[in-house]
Amino acid sequence: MPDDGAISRTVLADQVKDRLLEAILAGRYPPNSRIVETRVARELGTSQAPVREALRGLEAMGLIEISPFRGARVRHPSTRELLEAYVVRSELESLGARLAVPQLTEADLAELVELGDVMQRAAHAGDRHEVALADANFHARLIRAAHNSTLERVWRALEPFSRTYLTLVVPGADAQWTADIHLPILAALRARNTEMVVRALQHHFAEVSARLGEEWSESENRALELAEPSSEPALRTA
Amino acid sequence: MPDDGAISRTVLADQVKDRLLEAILAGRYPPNSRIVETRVARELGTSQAPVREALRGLEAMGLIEISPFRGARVRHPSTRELLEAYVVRSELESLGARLAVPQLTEADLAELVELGDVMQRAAHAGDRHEVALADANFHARLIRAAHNSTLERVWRALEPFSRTYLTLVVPGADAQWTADIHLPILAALRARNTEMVVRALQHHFAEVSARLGEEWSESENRALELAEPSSEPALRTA
DNA sequence: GACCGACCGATTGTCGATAATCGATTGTTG
DNA sequence: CAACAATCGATTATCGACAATCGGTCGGTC
Repeated sequence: MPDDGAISRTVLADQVKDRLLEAILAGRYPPNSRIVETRVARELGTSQAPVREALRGLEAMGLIEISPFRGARVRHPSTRELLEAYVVRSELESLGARLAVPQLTEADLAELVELGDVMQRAAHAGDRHEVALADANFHARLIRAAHNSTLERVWRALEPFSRTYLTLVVPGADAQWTADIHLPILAALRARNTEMVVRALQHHFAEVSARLGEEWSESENRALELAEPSSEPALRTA
Repeated sequence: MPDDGAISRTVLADQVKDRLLEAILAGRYPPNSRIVETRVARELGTSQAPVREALRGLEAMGLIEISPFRGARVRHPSTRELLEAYVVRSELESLGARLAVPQLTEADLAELVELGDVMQRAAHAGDRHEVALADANFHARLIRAAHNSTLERVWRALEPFSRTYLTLVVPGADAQWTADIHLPILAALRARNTEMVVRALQHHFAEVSARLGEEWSESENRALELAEPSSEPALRTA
């Protein structure tokens, strides 16, 4: 399912979910801030129901936390929790690689290489957003090549969590650095050497985790005070 | 969280979810059957809204499949998909063991041993349901001992899926056999030997997968025709 | 007689309104 | 003045009604 987002986009709740996801990712809802169903509904011109449903979806991704009768808050995961998440992701993607590499088609490989190139071009252009996008697509593509729907489902539920906050917490992360740490993975993929791919992936995650660990002390201090989104709407009506 | 279900059970949607979960697990909604929101709502004397929400939760667990405007169906995972799920579970639990064993407290160990004993006693008594329950608790306890909230979240989302259909597909699985395959894991845990635990776990999952594979041909045939739940309600009103 | 398109019943998706619950504030009491 | 209880505004959870959409059926056309 290569992003079947184009077809059947008639479900309001999904659109709301995408909007909110994008808003959280863009930092319009800062960590720890509340998301009020009725307010979002007003801003988007819909009823409460789709917003509610969207929020449940975001909760399942771990992006927000919902307590009964008390509403939803954007989660502010500690660095520790992010590192924990990375351990799990690393394990899942290693498994993905072990399953995928032996049955990797030429088309799979070509797409992965292309995504690597996209990342490099975007890095040279300094487009950090594009790099992050290609990064996510690269890993998603690798997981999909494993042809294990359960793995895919679990991974999809986990990925936005780490991605979102990684870009939030490590904004200084150099685009070129991000692109470059994928080169060893690509080389191993080209060689169709399963164990080498796994090692490259684990090294990749170790690198990112290390970079994350460095920011620990600094990131724990800032970004804790901003709570309420300002009076101006965080979502545009279209 | 040893089942904090006692407190704050005032959310109707959660109660509905539990009911439906239990009903699916008990086979009252056979694989592939539809679950109609309005009908469930009538049967439970609630509105559509809580039922809707409950269904979304079940979808996240992979127990049902929801397509827009077409409603929810109980999933009928193929044996292949179950095996896929087991590969992922095996990997997650191995990771859990690697994280848990080095920091295992005496209390953790005692609880795990106790659950193993419960399983044995239930097996001797021939209480298959109790065995399945202790089985689930055992694995959950091990995962919790890893103290990785992300791992726990991901695992929780995955476990009902495999458990449910395992008991459906392999009803002939001997209770004693189920209990016994946990003994090597317990022995390794007692020895606090991480790698031994991991190997025992992987062996455990390999065993179960093998048993599952045997049933392949037979299980593919039966259990495909029953679709609609009969006219008598699958859920009681209290 | 086979294919195609317009209706139809059933069911989901969305809405607006109401009841239930929470957190904070205010007033009361010792 | 501190501790506590009643009250109030804000927000969520639930309800009942309605509109949108699906799958199938029926009739028409070639």
